[in-house]
Amino acid sequence: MAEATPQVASPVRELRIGEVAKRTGVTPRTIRYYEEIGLLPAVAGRDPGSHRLYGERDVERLEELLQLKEVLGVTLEELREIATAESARAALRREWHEDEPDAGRRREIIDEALGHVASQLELVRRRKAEIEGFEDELVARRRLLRKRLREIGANG
Amino acid sequence: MAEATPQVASPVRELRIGEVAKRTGVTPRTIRYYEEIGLLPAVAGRDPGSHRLYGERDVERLEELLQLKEVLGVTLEELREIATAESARAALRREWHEDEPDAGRRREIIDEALGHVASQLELVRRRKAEIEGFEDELVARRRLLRKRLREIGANG
DNA sequence: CTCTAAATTGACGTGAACGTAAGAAAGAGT
DNA sequence: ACTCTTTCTTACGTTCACGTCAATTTAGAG
Repeated sequence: MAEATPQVASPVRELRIGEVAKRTGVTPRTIRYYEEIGLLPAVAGRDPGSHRLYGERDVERLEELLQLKEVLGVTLEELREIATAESARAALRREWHEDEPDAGRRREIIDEALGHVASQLELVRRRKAEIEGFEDELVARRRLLRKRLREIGANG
Repeated sequence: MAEATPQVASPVRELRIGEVAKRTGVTPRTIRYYEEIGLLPAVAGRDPGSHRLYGERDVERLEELLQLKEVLGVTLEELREIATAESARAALRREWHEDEPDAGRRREIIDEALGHVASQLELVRRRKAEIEGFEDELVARRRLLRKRLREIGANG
């Protein structure tokens, strides 16, 4: 029961851009570019010229985005729209639950994460359905070809 | 049993590039570009300057390629490699079956198409597996989040 | 305080996949 | 033979998603 570090929700920003880049398998340039186009939020409270500092949360978020990009094959613009939509939904729900005393602070965070996962699952499953559609087409085509082959084999 | 048009395997080339473009949902430029990079074979026996003429087979082939591109999210270079590999396999099998009398002419064609379908199915299913991997990750993550939520709900 | 590795901004470069403009030529219809 | 639409070739332009200098600055180690 010794869990009393005086951090309520400290971001623990300790990673620099090179370290984040290594962990996610991209280059620093890519991270700056993503920030530039608004896909990643600009590191808050940072004087121009000083180093960007990130936390584990930021790394996880970037990994999510990279995986969505690869799996869905979407452009960075579409990815930005997805991210924006997620934020908007999160904000709305936060407002909705505003009146709670505070007992559910962690609850809100988990709830938000659940929302992210849900919307991502929807996208992934939509993509999967598309692929399965094409797969079915191919299987049907194969069936037709095999039928023709049997017919030829019968009278040829 | 009146099936005696004097065409053994006539290509029936009758469509011009604009028509092919409309049917496949791309622009003429795209079709020429695909030919330029060797993704589509150059229309055979055509004097420079004269119009390109295509048949239904060509349209179907282009549709296949476009669908593969979209579903797999591959580059045109990779797509070209896939097409090349298919042709190579087809050529090999043709050589292998060379000694047949000729009774299996249509058989060979169907056989070749079956080969194409098989290799495409493999690619599509590989991609599907990747997506399902990510889907599983998301589902696992959701399960974990829900567990945490229940734990909080119990003592909070 | 110095040294140095890593980061910052700014700018230009790059490859993929086409778009677009221009002038000439082809080919279907009359 | 003539018109009118469509295509042809050539060539330069464009967008996306970063890569690559270059000239500073920053910030952690000694």
